[in-house]
Amino acid sequence: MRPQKLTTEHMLNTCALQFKTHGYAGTSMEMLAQACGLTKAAFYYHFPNKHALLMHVLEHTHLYLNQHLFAVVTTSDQQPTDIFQHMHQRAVQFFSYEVTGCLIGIISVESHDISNEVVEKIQAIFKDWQAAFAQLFQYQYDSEQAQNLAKISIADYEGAILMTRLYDDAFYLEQVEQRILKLLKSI
Amino acid sequence: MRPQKLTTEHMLNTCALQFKTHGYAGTSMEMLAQACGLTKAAFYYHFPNKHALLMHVLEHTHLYLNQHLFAVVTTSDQQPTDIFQHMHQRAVQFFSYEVTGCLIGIISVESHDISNEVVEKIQAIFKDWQAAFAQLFQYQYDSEQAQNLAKISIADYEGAILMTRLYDDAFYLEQVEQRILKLLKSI
Amino acid sequence: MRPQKLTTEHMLNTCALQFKTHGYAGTSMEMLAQACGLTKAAFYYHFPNKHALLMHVLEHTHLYLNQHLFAVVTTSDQQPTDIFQHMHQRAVQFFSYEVTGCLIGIISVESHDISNEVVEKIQAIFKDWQAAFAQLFQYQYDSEQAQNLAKISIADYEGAILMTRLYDDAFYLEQVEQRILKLLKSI
Amino acid sequence: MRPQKLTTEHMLNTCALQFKTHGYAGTSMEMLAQACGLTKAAFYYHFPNKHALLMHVLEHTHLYLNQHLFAVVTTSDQQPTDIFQHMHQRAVQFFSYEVTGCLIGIISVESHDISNEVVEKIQAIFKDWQAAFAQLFQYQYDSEQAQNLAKISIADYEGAILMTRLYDDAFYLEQVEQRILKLLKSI
DNA sequence: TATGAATGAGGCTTCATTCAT
DNA sequence: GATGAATGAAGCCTCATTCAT
Repeated sequence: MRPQKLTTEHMLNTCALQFKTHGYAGTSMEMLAQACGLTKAAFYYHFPNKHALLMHVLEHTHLYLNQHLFAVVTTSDQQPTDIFQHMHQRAVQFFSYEVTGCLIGIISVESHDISNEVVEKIQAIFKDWQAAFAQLFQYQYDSEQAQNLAKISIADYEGAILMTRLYDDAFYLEQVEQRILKLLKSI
Repeated sequence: MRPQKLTTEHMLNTCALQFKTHGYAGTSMEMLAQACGLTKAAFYYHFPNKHALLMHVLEHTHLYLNQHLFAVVTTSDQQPTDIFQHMHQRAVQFFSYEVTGCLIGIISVESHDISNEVVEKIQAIFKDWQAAFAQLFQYQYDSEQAQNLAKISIADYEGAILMTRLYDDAFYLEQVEQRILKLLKSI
Repeated sequence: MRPQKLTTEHMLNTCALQFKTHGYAGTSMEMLAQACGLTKAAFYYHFPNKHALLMHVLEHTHLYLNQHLFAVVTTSDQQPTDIFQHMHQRAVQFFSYEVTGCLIGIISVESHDISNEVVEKIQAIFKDWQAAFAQLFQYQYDSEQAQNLAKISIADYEGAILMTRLYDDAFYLEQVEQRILKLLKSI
Repeated sequence: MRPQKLTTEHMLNTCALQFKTHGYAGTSMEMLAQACGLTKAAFYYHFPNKHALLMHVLEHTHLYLNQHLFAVVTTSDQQPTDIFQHMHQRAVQFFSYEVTGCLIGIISVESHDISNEVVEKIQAIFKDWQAAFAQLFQYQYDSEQAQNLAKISIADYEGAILMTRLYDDAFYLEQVEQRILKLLKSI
């Protein structure tokens, strides 16, 4: 049923927010269940365990990012700078939803304590983000340079939201935007 | 009483490593005590509770950074670029001790869930780091610009170690070094 | 309605196997439902609760044993030894179905923790088995002796399958067969 | 400390009784803790988990049986029949402590669902019991016959206590005693 | 200083059962 | 007949903390 699909998606979004807010160890199944408006036992009807839930959340977030953030790069025929600004705006939206922070970056910090599966999923998500950026940079730079700039850009974003979360200061993400824009305009 | 001092310092270093490795929620008092070679009860003789311990660890780390990392800027009469390279090398050391990561950045992620005291301590540490950087940049930039570049630099470092922790790739920190060097050399 | 009857019988056999394999406490309604190819909720349509299900399973097994194992004694005009060997073969079949063990013996162990009703049902089944054996022994022994030998024989069987379940060694049941045969031949 | 040793032994005895009474799946950590007069958490201070506790209980019981039941065979210079009667009396004591049943036999039923470690421990205990019986039978029978009679005797005991538990009838164990005595006296 | 032992609360998970559809 | 979904209780285990010794 359609309403069911929506409900599961809603639960995954709700759980993503909890994990983004409190981290993996800091989020209890009780918190997740309550955030979804369910009892703990009802929640377990939908997800077999905390680890599997996290994997679902990451998978769901990966899909979302692929479709709404990374895909901006391919589904548009605008200028690289325009495409980027669109992407940046989407990224900021993603980072700002309810609580400031990047779910992927936050889970990455704990990933080695969770499982290799989580480490690999996080890496896969960042790789896709990197590929999107690399494509943008390839207009102006050779392939290797584009990959490197993409890696740097993602690190920059992660550093920026980490600081934004701490200081609630828009400066950091604005700077990242300016810096990347400059790279895309140069030459 | 000197060996006692050393022992407490050693304990704080050991605990810092545990927190850096597993985060605050992911580190139990049992793990901390065992890492220090103590029973839980003996451990509680030294620290009244987990929160106070974290504050001690942060205070101790703050002191260490002030003395060994940030002070490089004032206790040297070298060129800004040389000073920075010295500082960078110290930073990399700090990030690389036993496990890749920045204790301050990692705790910052959880800080809002712990206490305002922790948030403020983390902010204070970053402020001192920022001040150190600002001083470096003040050779070439006006005060506001220097502050901004300092803020950016710290965010860059945090983003870089986050990615380094995930990929174990020296590239990220090297890029941060190059970027800052470039800023210090420009004009 | 005949296929329904068959289906219920099939479910009871399936549940009997689960109980024989994992015991009462060790078998969940989920396991039982799944083994029957039903959802838990559908399963509850057929049986009101776990205890009632066990009673049905025991009743069903009782009927089966009365008809297929104990009745051998009355529906045959062969020699006692031939009758017994037939019965023994049926018993071994019963004990060997899918998993080695005697459902009655296994449930008997937990019966005091379940309910008096179960204790009594188990006793009733054993009594019928005992009666069958007693009838065999009555060819050669007086009534009291026959009852006693019957009691012993059943205990022997239970001890033998317990060991067979642990060691998967045919020796134990073979010895029980030989011992009883000897009793039936003696004089 | 000596009182500590006694306390641990007392706990193991208490837990053995719980397991003998309710089986493994049927005994909760709460029940075990309460039987020992401890809270659940305090109980976990002494044993890391339910499985390890069971292994301790089995090890402790194994030791006890080796010393108090099986050793009767070697530490005595009496007639085989006298030795056996001493052993039988000890066995009955073991089976009768507080609740009728054989811990080893009861756990054996669930052992395949617990772990291979438990299966092997149960087998090891039975093997030692078998060895003790074999030694008794070796006075009158060749080695292979002695081993076989030992295997049968143990199965007989297990069958007998299973029935005793169900009917609370001394008959079964008395019969086992008589049968083995007869074997030891024959020729 | 140190430790063995304890505790109440909470965390993850499963259970038997129910109920609306 | 069957199912998806829910629930309160319970089961296993860990946590931060305390205290007598």
